[in-house]
Amino acid sequence: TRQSRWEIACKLQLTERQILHPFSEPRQRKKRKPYTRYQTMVLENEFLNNSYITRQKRWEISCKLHLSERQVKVWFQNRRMKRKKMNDRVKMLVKDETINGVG
Amino acid sequence: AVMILRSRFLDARRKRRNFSKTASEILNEYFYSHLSNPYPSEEAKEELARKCGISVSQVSNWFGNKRIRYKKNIGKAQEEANLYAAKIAAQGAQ
DNA sequence: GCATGATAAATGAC
DNA sequence: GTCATTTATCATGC
Repeated sequence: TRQSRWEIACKLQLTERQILHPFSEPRQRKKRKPYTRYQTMVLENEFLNNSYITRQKRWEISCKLHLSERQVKVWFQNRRMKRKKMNDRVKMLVKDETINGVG
Repeated sequence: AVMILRSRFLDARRKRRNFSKTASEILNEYFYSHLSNPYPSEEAKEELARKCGISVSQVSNWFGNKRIRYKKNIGKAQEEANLYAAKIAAQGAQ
């Protein structure tokens, strides 16, 4: 359905949500809002303890940071993906250094 | 603190370089010749990455940026679209 | 001064 | 849950 969404969005100049939910209210996708340094710091700290947050911790942090539980859940999902990318990047660096003989 | 420094070190935004002219040509040719479905498969991404001398994730970044910025101003991109359409047609005629 | 590539929130497919 | 995206934002090139 991604291809059809691309074609329709281009031709009719619609948003993604308008295509997926044509009869719902025109409430748009939540605008991306960067988190504060404090929010990020607390989240990163908890990620060091456990990359998979528990429901109890999720509730505590969401209250503490004035974020929804869904936002906290998604943050951890995105953070795990980021960790994976960073690890892949390090692996590639090591590989190149081995091949090129850095030392 | 260590994590912050490490993430800064790995933040590629701080060492961003524009792609080569030929790489941009290759990516744009693919984009405008697949305008009805500009979502390259994983295999296509790997081939594009090889041709352009960049990583697969960089190809993904390029297409993500290209799609949103094309959609945002189709009129402005029309010139570029015509340019590459002619180029692709010339290749097909050979 | 914007164009461009990479990253950070947020969504949807599976 | 993962993961490819969309979108706004960031940082840089020129």
